[in-house]
Amino acid sequence: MTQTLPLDDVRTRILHEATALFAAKGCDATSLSTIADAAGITKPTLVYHFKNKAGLRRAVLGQMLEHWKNELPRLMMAAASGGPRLDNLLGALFGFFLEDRNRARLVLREMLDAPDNLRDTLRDELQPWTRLIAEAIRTGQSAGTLRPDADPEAYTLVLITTAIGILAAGDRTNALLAPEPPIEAQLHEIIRLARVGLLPPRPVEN
Amino acid sequence: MTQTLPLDDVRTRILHEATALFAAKGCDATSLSTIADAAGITKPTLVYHFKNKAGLRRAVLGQMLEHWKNELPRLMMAAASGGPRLDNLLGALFGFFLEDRNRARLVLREMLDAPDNLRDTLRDELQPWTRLIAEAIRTGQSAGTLRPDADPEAYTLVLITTAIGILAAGDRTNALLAPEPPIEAQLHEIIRLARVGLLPPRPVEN
DNA sequence: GCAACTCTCTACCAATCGGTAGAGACCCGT
DNA sequence: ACGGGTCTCTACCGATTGGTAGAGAGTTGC
Repeated sequence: MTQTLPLDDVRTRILHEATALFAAKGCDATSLSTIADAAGITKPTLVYHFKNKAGLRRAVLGQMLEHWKNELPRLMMAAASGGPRLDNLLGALFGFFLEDRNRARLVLREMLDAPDNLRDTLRDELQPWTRLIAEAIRTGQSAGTLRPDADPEAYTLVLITTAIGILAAGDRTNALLAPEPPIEAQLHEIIRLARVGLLPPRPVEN
Repeated sequence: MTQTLPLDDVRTRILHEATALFAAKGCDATSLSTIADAAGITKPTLVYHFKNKAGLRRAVLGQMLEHWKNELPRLMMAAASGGPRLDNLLGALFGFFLEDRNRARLVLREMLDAPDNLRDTLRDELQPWTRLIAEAIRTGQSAGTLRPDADPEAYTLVLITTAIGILAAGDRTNALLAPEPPIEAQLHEIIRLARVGLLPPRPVEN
């Protein structure tokens, strides 16, 4: 449906440029002709492929949604628990948004610009899988292998929000400190907080 | 300079409405006439007070900058250390952005829309004070009262970013989980992570 | 009474926006 | 060779944008 062979060249080029521009300046502040120019085509060609601006926006976001609709089931089905499972999930989260940090900025913008639409999408498409994370935490807590004072739902959500926030803006706020902590140090710190906040206090050494 | 007596009524009303609208829809997506309507005046009157859209934007952000330029020195001069000091700082951070969550959204938007301008502002106006936080952490680590595995700069920045992110969008992403964790639970979890990530593992009970 | 200043308005402007009309170019099966 | 589909273009549209011109109302100092 979304991918047929002969026309995809232009389509994906548009999608790529639109993603970058939407992330950088916002959807409302980016004109269709700017996107068309960046993709090396004209505005009517862009409209031909995506009907209108809302359609283009939907397609840009749909791209990302599609990824997680495939990735989350894969991750949650994989057999693992405790520390390794936490590492897997955080690795997938960081990996995806680190691969192209515009993705994080795009999600953040959607949180601000279209909260209702985002809420519905997240609940309908992703929640069946993300809630399994909180469920797994609760199981670990009952088994005594995870800290009992963590709030499974809040913990999960805070970590996701933090990861996206840092990857979207971590190099735009670090001028608050000196020496400026690089993104890598910030990600390392998130992982550290995630571990000490969930895993039992025993192996606290390293 | 920013406040004289007779003309402030209209000015502050404009500023108030602009803050809300910029936070909700973004600066680029908000027209001057929309703001003027909300403030009960006409567009030329708005332009008379703020010269142009960029001037209005600067004023809206300047408002917030002014607060922290006053608050941070006060907080950092106050005598406290360890847990209580951490509570003071987090309390001030949450308090300010919780009082009007549009403030958090505005800062987040500025991170995305005008990264360079934000970087310069943060470095020149706020960094002299925020770096004291990292410095205090480092002192506590040397004294053995704070966890040695925390990266002071990264820790500080991650917490600030997280707080702003959660307060800006915490009720727009929580549909990812069920039952949806309310903002309060998310803030509680941030505080918990902040404590276990910085304070020594000894009093881990509660 | 009058000039100067502050503040707000109506009326208007060029530029840009998202989107459309419609024609030409290419490729196809027949 | 030809009709139909796919794709791209030039030319254009009405609506909205940020911003200006300039006049009028109210207040102040003299």
